[in-house]
Amino acid sequence: METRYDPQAVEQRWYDTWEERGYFKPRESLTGKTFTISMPPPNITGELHMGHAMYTLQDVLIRWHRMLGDSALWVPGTDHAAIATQNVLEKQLAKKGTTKEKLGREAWDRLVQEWYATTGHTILQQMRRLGFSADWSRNRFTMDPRYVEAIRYVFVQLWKEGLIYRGPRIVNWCPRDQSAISDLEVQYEETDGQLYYLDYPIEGGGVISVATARPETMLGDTAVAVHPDDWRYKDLIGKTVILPILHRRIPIVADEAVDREFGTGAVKVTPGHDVTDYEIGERHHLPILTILTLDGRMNVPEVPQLDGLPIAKARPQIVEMLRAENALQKIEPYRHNVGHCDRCGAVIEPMVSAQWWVKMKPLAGPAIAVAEMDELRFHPERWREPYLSWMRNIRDWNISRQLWLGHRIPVWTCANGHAVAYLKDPTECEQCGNQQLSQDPDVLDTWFSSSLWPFVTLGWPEDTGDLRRFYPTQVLDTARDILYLWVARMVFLSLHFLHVVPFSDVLIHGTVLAADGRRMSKSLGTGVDPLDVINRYGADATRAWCTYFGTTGQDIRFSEDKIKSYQLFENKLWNATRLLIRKLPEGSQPLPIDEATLEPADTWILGRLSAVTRQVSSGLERFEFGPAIDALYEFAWHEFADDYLELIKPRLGQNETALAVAIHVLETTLRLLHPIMPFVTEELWQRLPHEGETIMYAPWPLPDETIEDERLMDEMAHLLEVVRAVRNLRHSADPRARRQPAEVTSPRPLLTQPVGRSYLATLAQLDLNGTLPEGMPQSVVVVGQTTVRLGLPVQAQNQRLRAELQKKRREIEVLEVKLNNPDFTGKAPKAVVERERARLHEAQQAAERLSGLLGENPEVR
RNA sequence: GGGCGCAUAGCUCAGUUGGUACGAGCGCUUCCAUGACAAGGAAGAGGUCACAGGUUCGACUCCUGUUGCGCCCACCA
Repeated sequence: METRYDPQAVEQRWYDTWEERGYFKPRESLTGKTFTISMPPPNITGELHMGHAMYTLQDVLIRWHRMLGDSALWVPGTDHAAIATQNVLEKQLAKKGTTKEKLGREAWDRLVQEWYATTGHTILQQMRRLGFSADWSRNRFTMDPRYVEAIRYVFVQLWKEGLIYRGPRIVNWCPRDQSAISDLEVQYEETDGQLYYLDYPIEGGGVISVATARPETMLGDTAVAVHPDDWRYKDLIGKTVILPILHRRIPIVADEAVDREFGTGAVKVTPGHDVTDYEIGERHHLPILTILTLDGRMNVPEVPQLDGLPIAKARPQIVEMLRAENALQKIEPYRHNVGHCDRCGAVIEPMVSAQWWVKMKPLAGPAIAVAEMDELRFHPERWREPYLSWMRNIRDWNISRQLWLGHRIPVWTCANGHAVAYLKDPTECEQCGNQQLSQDPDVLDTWFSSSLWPFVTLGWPEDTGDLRRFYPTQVLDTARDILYLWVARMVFLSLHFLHVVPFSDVLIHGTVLAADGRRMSKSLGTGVDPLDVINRYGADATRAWCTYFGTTGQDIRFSEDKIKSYQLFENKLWNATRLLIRKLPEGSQPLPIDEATLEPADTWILGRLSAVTRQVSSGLERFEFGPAIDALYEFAWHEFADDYLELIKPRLGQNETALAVAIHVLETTLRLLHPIMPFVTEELWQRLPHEGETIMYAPWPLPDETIEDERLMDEMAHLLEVVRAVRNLRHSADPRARRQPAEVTSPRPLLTQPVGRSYLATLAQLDLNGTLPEGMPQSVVVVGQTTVRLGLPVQAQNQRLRAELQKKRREIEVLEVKLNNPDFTGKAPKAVVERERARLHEAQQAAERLSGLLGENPEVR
């Protein structure tokens, strides 16, 4: 074996073996339980980013449950991501100087199919590099024929139940994509703009001033609104205003939505292009005028010089026209929120348009109830409230998009105007038999299809074996940005169609940020490719990093140092293994441990192993992965390698017990670590004596409380503390005098028994059996009740002792004040008071011994 | 306008029910080519836990407020 572990030489080989042998498929359950996770399907818009590496958390859970003996299934797949993919493809076309319109529908569809075939594959390969143990044989795509059938089924059912309707409403319109998008897909950004104060003349004299950030929309005004209780405008309510430029007569209405404090307290009402105004318009039955085209140009034939201009060009012209009519009072700088399309960045225009909607109120009720009753839990728990409040304030869901990519809405209308949703493409109208049918041109919101993911991937609506066996799933892990967009919708659709929650625990992992704290994004150049990271540090180290930070609930700055430290950890495990296996003949069977021959150090490490086992299990159970890997790192590196292996080195040649214990502890540690770092653990496990053909199916370790001896732990801790103090002392002494005899005076058993003395000798490299020569200068160190003398001349010996004594005295003082306070002794728990008393006692003893030593050593003074 | 999160060692971050700040990684100081590992070992230095009040015998931890970052929701044009 080399002295260094090389992940690149190991990882791919093991992954291929696992996959060939079918280890990722669920096996028979040993516990009677199944454990299922539905992988959030990555968009096939390209390649994975560090956010996808966080799916490691899912693999940790899956691998852990597989070892527990559950029938564990991780269902992978990809999402066609209608709008996102369309954007990517359109950009590619633009680079070639063409557009989808020039290409035509058929060529476009071919292009889409090619894209699916190639990128889907890339993503799956990347996930393999991460070591994901998903069952690839069950891989699904949201465009699979059976998936399409399921979507149709859901649509038709909802249609039949009257939960789907079509109608004109104001929607967020993306002029670039020329499609409606949902509220959740609008990104607001603070933008510096201007606030224009316009004077609208009132019929019969006077003017009313209104403020607007979008003066061009005044052409679509159909009213002016004021607050009903606003004394300034009370007399104007019901009067008529003459709209400048067009000279249209529009009413002044009173509406509570108006904010008296803002601007002039009077607002122009443009129901066709503003959400609030649309609602005011509904309340006052105002006409809706559409003055923009779908691609964001002015649509005002009555003003020829403006008609057809893009908004940005029309605005200054309108301002000029208003100024000419003396209708422009002033312009102020104004900072406000402007909505942008999540996917393409274009400025969103509210538009009235006919769209398909799902009635949400009936669906939301059960989705609220399950969270309230804790059938649906969130980790961290604080995500429960945002989920609930979103569900409680939910609005109808716009499920139609005007895109070229996606699932077509399965509604056909006949020549007689009968619109019906069909499961299968119809040849004649269900209602009148008419054969002139045309399908609705719109496609479905991507989230409509992906919200069926956990159950459709298992075969629903067919009653499949997989569905019965693996549904509902247990855990859903995702980033917080799709909590409403996706998670919430899976919940209500599963409850509606399958009457169960799709998963019982929602794990929200942190978002990976760039090292400087900015968002990772390709356009900012802050993105990090997980494959790069894997190529440099290996998949295990990358996974360990994800695991450590993933479940803290905080966002995570990308930090290579920490990833690198896990690679060093692998190296530590590698070398510990190397040390042990060279003491063994090739192909050894696991060595039995003869309990009768255990020495204190052996019992200690076995006890610590048991405690760590418990810690790791409980961390995984509570979705607190960070503490779990931390405990393993600390234990394996420091307690096992630094302390235990060093302790037993003198015994390794002669004594089988030490070797057997060491191998057992290492092998168990590898099993505990396997869900997080699958490759290095498999590689080392295979080299150690083991039972079974893969660590993936090795049993999950259980703690053994009977071997955990608290007094022994305490003794060892003290022993190690003494050793540290001795080394410290030696460190400050003359290096040439390293090996010197020593005397230890201690009431602690491990230090007074020969066996304890030998450990100390090993660790501190001191000859404890030697006696100090008469009159030799001595160094003295006091640790609790133990005193160690070394035959080392140490400068400023008494100065050091005096400093220590000072420290002890301060401690004693603080403790005495505390213990003399009757409030403390009376009110604090007994155990706490006792502990403080013990501390005081120990400090007093140490102080006494220190002052004694100062008295007896005049020659070093 | 509401809500949430974060401010702890030079840097990046842990810290589970209030009881000596147990800290980790990187960095820093000193020593060590000793037969697992120099991608290592050993010993160290480094903290008024953002600030101000309050509750408590005791607060990094609970409450109130302040400041600075970040995020979410919302129809102030």
